[in-house]
Amino acid sequence: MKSFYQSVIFKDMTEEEIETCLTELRATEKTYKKDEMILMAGDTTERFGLVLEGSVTIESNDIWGNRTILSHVGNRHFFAETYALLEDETLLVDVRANENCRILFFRIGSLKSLRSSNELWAMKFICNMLEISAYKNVVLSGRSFHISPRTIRERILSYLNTVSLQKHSTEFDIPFDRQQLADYLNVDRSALSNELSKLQREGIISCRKNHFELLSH
Amino acid sequence: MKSFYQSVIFKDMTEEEIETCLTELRATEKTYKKDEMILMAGDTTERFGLVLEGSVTIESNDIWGNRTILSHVGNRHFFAETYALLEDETLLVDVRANENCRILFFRIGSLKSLRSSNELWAMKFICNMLEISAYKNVVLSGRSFHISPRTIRERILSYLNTVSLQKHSTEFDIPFDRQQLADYLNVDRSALSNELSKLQREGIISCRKNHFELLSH
DNA sequence: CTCCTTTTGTTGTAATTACAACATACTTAT
DNA sequence: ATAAGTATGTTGTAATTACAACAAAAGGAG
Repeated sequence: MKSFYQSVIFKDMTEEEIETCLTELRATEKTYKKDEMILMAGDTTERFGLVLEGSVTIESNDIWGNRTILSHVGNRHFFAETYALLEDETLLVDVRANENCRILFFRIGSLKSLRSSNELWAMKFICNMLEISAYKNVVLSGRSFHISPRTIRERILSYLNTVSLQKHSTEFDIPFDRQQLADYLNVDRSALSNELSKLQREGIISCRKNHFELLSH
Repeated sequence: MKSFYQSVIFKDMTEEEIETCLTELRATEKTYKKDEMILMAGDTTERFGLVLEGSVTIESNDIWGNRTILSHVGNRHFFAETYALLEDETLLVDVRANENCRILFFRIGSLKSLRSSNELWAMKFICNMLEISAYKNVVLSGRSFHISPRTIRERILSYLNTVSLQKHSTEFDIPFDRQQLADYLNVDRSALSNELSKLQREGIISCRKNHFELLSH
């Protein structure tokens, strides 16, 4: 049993089911040298990649030459699965080899072929994809919601309110230090600290390090 | 055949398959009076709703009393499907009846039950959910990417660059007027107009109403 | 064409933020 | 316990933005 069988994308699938899956989706391995382009913005793709060795970066390069690194994808993690599911969606990012790497590609090519299959491996695989996609959705919409307000104060309160809902308590720890919270909310760290101080002085919250309490008074 | 059979969630399913689906997911109808709460932030849910009549609003209410209306869900559209798929995820928003309405609820209660089914209706239904979820993902990550930069200029350029990729051209129309673009990028309309003027004066772009051209040098 | 409405562009000002530089508190290793 | 390193808080300034008020342009109805 190969190590990538443990990827969440194969969760609760037997070895046999995984192997059927690999065959049916015509999984093929490919190697890339450091800095080589794997997928290019502007293209579409019917394949998604699972990293077997090394790592890749997801980056955005605009026509004026600005580069932004959006994320890293390491061992047993995958990329471009959303675009493979939606064959016609244009990739908006480049995928590039961050070091020499080995990638396993799966052809999904929209769901047309799979949707008429009534085999168990297919059902499990799609369910796994759906769970991954749904979870990504929660993360993305959460962040989108928290960086929508225009002031630092509103972003903080929006974020703290949702954590409070998740923890079912007005007192809780957050999983970020100041710098990480600032990055998450897309604001300057010192401005964040400053606003947290103000919120405390005004009696709206109370916090110490990553422990927070909401005071609705 | 009832009109809600045409919802995208039942795409390419026969009437018979849809009816099996309704039975298996124990679909039940419920009516709500205007302003009545349908789902509450902080709860979890194993059901998602399809609007049969009237409309609902998705809103956020924090403990300090601030209300934000996030979206409207009208006829044949649905809500909370992501939370129903991920049973344990806490709802971060309230769902409230915007007017008297009729809702059809489907019990998904995570994918556990469905993942071991090998019937065609289930496969089609899950594929539809996956497609919807994947598409939502593209929309959300696009927006998240465009509002991440801190200056209006960078947001504009980020947005225009992706549209250019999608249209495979440096000249294109955008589907927004100024106010809508400002809302999408989370900036003030007049500040947006102003920045567009500057970008034109500097020869970086050229635009007239919703027609844009990117000038790479 | 003319009046009216809507959209878009412009400008000045107040508010907010980023940024830099520094002070303080907290950790960790020795 | 001390020293070095890291995280957090504070402050002042320059840059950016929101906001309001208005001007100009575009579109529609009669």
